[in-house]
Amino acid sequence: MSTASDTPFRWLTDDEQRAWRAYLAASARLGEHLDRVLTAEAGMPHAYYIILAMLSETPSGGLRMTDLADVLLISKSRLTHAVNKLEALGWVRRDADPSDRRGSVACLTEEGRRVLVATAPTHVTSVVDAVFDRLTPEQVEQFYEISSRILEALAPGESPDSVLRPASPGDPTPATGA
Amino acid sequence: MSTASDTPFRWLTDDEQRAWRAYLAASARLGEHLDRVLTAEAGMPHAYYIILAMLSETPSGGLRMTDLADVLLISKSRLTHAVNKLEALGWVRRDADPSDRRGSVACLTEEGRRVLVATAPTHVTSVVDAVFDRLTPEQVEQFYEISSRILEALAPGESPDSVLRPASPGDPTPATGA
DNA sequence: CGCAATTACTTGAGAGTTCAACTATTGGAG
DNA sequence: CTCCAATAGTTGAACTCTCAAGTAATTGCG
Repeated sequence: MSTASDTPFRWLTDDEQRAWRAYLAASARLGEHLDRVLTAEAGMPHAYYIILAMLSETPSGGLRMTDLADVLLISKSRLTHAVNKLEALGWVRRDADPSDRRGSVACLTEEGRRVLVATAPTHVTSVVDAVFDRLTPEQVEQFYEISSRILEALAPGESPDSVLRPASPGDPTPATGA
Repeated sequence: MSTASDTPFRWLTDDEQRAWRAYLAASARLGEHLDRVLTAEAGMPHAYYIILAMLSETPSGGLRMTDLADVLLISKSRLTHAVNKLEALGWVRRDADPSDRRGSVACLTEEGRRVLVATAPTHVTSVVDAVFDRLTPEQVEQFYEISSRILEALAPGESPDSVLRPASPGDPTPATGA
């Protein structure tokens, strides 16, 4: 087992500390940037955009609340609040689940899909500009590897490739682009 | 100049998309993890820990609000709210700036320093466990490089090495370790 | 079948962040 | 020396997220 620290305590090396501070600054600012771009463009934060994006990648355009929360790796409570807001905006609808009266299915509305499609290019461009146009192909690969290692630590059992992917293997609509 | 997209619009490649989703999941979960560890350990979120850490690395243990906000790359408003809370906890004190009656100097209290010192090992261990014990030295280097590229895009003019470093070149107290 | 344990989801309070004012002070142009 | 623009910092409302607790339907054990 190597989940927790079997190894004795240590501080960060200078190189690690340099990387850590750069990461903290970069990830915080990247998150703010995405939120600002999307709030200006569509009046919603990045977290909500991802919800719409996940729903759009589903064959039916809908997903049980619990399944959606699992794909997004967020709490059900958080998802409830978010879907409340998206429902009020008219971008998501809650359908009853015929097979389980407890459950409800969050569905992308036509309006929601329109907003997503209209917003995606701006959003993707901001990601490309801030991130991918600045990285070499090798760095993109390392970006994935490093993120996957961290994810292994914090979401053990979650394959890095299935996370944020509703219909795990084989994408239905790659149209979202991010 | 290559700040914005001179290049025509494009979606993400499959590799980029894979990296992006892994990053989104990893950074979100890492942030939650750090907040949970620190909230359990010291009753404060990670953002507040960093404030204490920055103050502790200053020769005097204090910094003007504006300078502190600049080092942390956060808004003055956010800092005001945070320092209000930290002051209420007794971990930070606001001193008057003798040279400018508008300004105030946020200072680490003795109690604040104690909390920081007591909390640091747990916090650093959580970072080591979740991140650095899982990366090769080359990946640590790439982690820094990638973060720096992103930071260049979003905080142009900010050297990746001066960010989150109060007394820019030559650290006074490396005791915080992260 | 009957009821306890589990699962699905919601609720509401508390905390942190953002954004757009707003106050107080300083500095520089004329 | 007088003002006015810029700077330092604060305020409060709106929003999102977390956490603990609650409701409702389902499962499965005896």
